[in-house]
Amino acid sequence: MSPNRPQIADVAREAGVSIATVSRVLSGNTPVAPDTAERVRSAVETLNYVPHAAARILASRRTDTLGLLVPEISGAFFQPLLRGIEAGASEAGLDLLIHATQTIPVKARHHTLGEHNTDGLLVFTESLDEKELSRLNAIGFPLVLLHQTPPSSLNIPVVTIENRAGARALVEHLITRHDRRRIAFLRGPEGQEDSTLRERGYREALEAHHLPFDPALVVRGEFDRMVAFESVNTLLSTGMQIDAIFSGDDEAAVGALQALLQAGRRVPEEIAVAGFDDQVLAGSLTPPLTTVRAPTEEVGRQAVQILVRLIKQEEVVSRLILPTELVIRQSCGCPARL
Amino acid sequence: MSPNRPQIADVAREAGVSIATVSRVLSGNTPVAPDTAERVRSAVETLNYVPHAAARILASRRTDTLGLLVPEISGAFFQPLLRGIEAGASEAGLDLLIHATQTIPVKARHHTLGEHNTDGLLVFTESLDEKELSRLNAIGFPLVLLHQTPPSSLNIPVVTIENRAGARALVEHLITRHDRRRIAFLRGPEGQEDSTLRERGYREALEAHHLPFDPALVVRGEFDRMVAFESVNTLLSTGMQIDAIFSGDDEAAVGALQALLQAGRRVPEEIAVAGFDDQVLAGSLTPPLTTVRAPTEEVGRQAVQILVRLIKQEEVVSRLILPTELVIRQSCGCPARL
DNA sequence: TTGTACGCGTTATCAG
DNA sequence: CTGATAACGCGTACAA
Repeated sequence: MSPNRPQIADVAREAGVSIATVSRVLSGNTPVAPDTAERVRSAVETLNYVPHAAARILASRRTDTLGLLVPEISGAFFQPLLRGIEAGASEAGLDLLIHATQTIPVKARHHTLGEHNTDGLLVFTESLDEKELSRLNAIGFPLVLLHQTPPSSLNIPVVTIENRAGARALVEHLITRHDRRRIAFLRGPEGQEDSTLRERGYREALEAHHLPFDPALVVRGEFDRMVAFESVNTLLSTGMQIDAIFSGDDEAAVGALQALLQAGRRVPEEIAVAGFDDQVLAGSLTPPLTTVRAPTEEVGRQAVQILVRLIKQEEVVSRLILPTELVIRQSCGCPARL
Repeated sequence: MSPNRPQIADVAREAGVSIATVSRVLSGNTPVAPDTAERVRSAVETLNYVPHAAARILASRRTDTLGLLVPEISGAFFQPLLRGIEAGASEAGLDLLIHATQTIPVKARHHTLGEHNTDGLLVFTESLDEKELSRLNAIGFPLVLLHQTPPSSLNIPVVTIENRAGARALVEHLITRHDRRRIAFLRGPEGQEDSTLRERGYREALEAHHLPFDPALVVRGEFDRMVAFESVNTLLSTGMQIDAIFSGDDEAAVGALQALLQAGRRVPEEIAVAGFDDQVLAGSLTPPLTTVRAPTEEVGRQAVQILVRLIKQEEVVSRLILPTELVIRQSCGCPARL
């Protein structure tokens, strides 16, 4: 780094004390005489001394840093998640090291973040393979999973949301309030837990109202605008009869709306549309999107709290499922409120 | 951390070599006999050895990590910026430490990220005070500013966008194509450089077409939906005569659109609206938003490249201004394209 | 090509 | 309350 940064020894000399004393006033966990402390502080000030983090970590065996592994940081879904995590970490006085795994092959993700540079890790769905997960778990490294239930062999806490019930309530709304019977489902990524559970909720709703499940109505959404746009286009062009679309997430719902708009189908009169997540944009769409509110920011905040407890070796719940809530707007056919 | 993590010595013993050799095959900068290297690698594998980052940094005096200081990470504007920076860092084989400064008082931001834990820093507008900036600059620490020209006393490279010309082109479009003459401006945060330059572009456009500048037409937008919503509401309720709104950014434009919708004013017939940035949501608004495209992702990518060169002690440009581009949609009054 | 030994800048322990 | 000194885990001259 830079040539002659001041070190703790320089501060000690300047203040006329030992390095141990300097260390003490800086960390504050050991009492130091007030005037001595003041001398040290002013020496720090005049020398512009900044403790070297690596040396500190090496000696103290703590990093005071949390790690976050997410597929991407720029998606709209991740905004509130990041905000919650940021806030939680900040409140706990911890730094946050973020790694977006999307561009990196799963194999290479192993050691960018781990026991060597963080005190604990927050892992979002699909961001780490099972092998590394179990390695970290085996050495007792604090781990919290987000939106992903761990393999049954591993006892790692999860924080996620109530996907199934939320999806079911939404689809039942479409059925009972708006009398929709041919409801297409834009499913998310294959094997993704949120997606799977939302599909389950969708099927439960159908069953509960004695509607047949038609596999042809389940198409790819991938939580992605473009994919959803294409899928809905195909659906429409094949003449498939539908009167509603339940999109696995709001992002895909945007694509669905665009496809319907382009095809000249009226929403919600002809085809109702609903999403999941209640991203910021949901209320600004045309028509405003009926969806399920996922408390994503809260997920982040809670996950950090659990991770912090884990780091302190305190007891934690092994599974936290935050409630979701139906958000009625106009894309389902409900009237606008004043 | 965990009790008995394997250390380099364990690997050395397991492979029957010295720790120096292990270090060499791991870093790869010094030739090692192929079979020896293989033995080491398999020892690493069986022991699940992961080098301790702090020890490595302390010994090598490099962190291989870039730092990013931004006011917030969850705003829509920052999505492409983060993506560009992530990508750039990843390509350069560097880790990325991100700090959102918004919640932290300016005074306390000093040493969360700096010469002690990164090799260089990317600093977004208003994220660091001048004192810390000059301290870092003084010790020769690599720094790149984003969307913010450095104090003239400091020679720190900047990467930003062509705000003035972009704003001017947009406002001229409103004037010449749509014959608007009472154009309100929703300005961004006081003293923020982007905001200042966009206002300058706005005023230049007015002057160029001999339109009077009316201070009453310049109101607070703060790059924020709610603030813009309130400002436009006030503007409308005071009976101020306007036929267009140029919003300092897309975010504020959303608020403006909502206020206009609620007031029953037709966009663009009665009042045209335009924004700046071309965020992802711009095309999904009603009507689709005419705006200026800011190459935000590219800003991130370029900034990382400059920072990397700086770290390598290579020559760099001191000022990189990326071009902006008018994006015509329908909120200005232009017809939709097929 | 490989091994030895020292240094990196702190914190923690143990005397005083 | 304060000082000396041994870790902390790895990189890297230097020597072999």
